[in-house]
Amino acid sequence: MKIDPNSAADLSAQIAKSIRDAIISGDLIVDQRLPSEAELSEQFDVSRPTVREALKRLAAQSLIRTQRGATGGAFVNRLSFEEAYPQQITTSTLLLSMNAVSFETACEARYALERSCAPLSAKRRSADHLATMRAEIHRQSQPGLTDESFCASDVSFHRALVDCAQNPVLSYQLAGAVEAMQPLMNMITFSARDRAKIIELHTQLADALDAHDAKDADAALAELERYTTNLAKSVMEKRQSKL
Amino acid sequence: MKIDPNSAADLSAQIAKSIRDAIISGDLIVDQRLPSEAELSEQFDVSRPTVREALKRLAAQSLIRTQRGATGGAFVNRLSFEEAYPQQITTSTLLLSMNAVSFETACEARYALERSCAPLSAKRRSADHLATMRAEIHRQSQPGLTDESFCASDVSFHRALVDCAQNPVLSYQLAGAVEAMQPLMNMITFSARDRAKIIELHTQLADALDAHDAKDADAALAELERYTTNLAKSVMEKRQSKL
DNA sequence: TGCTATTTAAATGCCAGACAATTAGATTTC
DNA sequence: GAAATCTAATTGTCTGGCATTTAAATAGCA
Repeated sequence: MKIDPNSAADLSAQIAKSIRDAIISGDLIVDQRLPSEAELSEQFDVSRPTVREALKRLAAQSLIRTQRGATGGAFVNRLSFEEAYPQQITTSTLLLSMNAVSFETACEARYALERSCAPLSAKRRSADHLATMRAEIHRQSQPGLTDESFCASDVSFHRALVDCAQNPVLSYQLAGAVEAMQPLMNMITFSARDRAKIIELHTQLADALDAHDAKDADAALAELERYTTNLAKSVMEKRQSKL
Repeated sequence: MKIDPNSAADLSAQIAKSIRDAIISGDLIVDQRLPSEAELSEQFDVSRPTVREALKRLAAQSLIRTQRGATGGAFVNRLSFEEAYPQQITTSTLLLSMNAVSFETACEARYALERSCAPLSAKRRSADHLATMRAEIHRQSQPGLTDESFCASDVSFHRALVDCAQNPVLSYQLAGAVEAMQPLMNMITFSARDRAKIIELHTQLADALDAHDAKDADAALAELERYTTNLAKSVMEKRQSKL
């Protein structure tokens, strides 16, 4: 293999790209062992530390895993949904916090996405998922719950709603949108009245899924979006007037 | 800072995590300069190559960027949507190809998500986006177009549809779902009749957005999903019978 | 003084060589 | 034949060094 020494990019970045492309194109298949670091450094005509930097880049993206020992080495990793979740959530969270995305925009995206899987969730909800949702509703109604715990439970509730659709691709894509909202939601103070209203809508939603009623589920989500957006707006206004 | 030398994880992974956490928590803010590699290796009590491996991991996630020279170093990177897109797409593509996700499941997710932004797209579509969509429709009707080019144009068309919603969070989340479908779509052969039908539905969709008609746009997408799913099913069956 | 060229220092990029730790398999021993 | 030991391969880490890049400090000059 050849690497362009005149390229602007680091050698380790070029090597990582070369291997990454081989994985994406299927030249390297899952569980296949890469050449050893020593062999790679010969093939690419670079030193071992440079090869190692490249491999660490790939490891950071969960594209490879490494094992020590006699039969060890770097292996193409089967990227699982479980592994991809946290990365997706981290990236989504940072995107929101670093780019001054308004609460409204994030909320709009989140509810648009959630409403997209509501019909599927209504059709396929299992007793298990419903139980999770009911349990979260119950937790949310506990007195003395901190705002943070309330938000965390809210996230769990909505993730259960998404998982109801029994579509791993949907669950993956939505994990970011739902979880990344949590830091934004944490900026809101929920009065007892707010909580009661939210719990009421959550109950309506769970009931709708229970009854396989997609239309009612959608209505509950729409109302939840409206309520949450207004709540955030009033909080922002109060904060403005205080300045 | 301290690193647990007895941990199962690599030192470079631990150091990367430590810095990553500092970025996520806000201890390190955008554009802030990290200590130099020499300083970091002192702080963490490891060698410079180990620090470098950690930094490369972070660079692979676009969390930092590095500059050479006198005032150079590693800086916390503002994660932009533009940077996050390709990573999201790569991950989504690999998830589909490595996990034997059925065409049906992926297609269901894709259209559920697209339909979620159809109402917003109908409301906010700009002349620019509409022009892009019309141009792609025109390209799709060119005779002699390869199946691959047809699929590529299809992806561009659908991305324009998503971008219509003018919500960067939605665009980001859906980029993965839409683009990752392309390799799966490429396995299908589109007859002239298939293409005509798809182009008809694309036109119906563009017309609906033009008229701010969310209901009609949704109908077109629903029909497109039905048609695509059936098409894939018949292709799979033919392939089965050939064996 | 003010501009230009040069030097300098700090930082990352890269390399060579070595040793430690881990692990599977081969070998030896009982 | 089973258990213990040895061996070889591989990754993990360290030391020390040189090359390259870049901005700022310095020197030279008009």
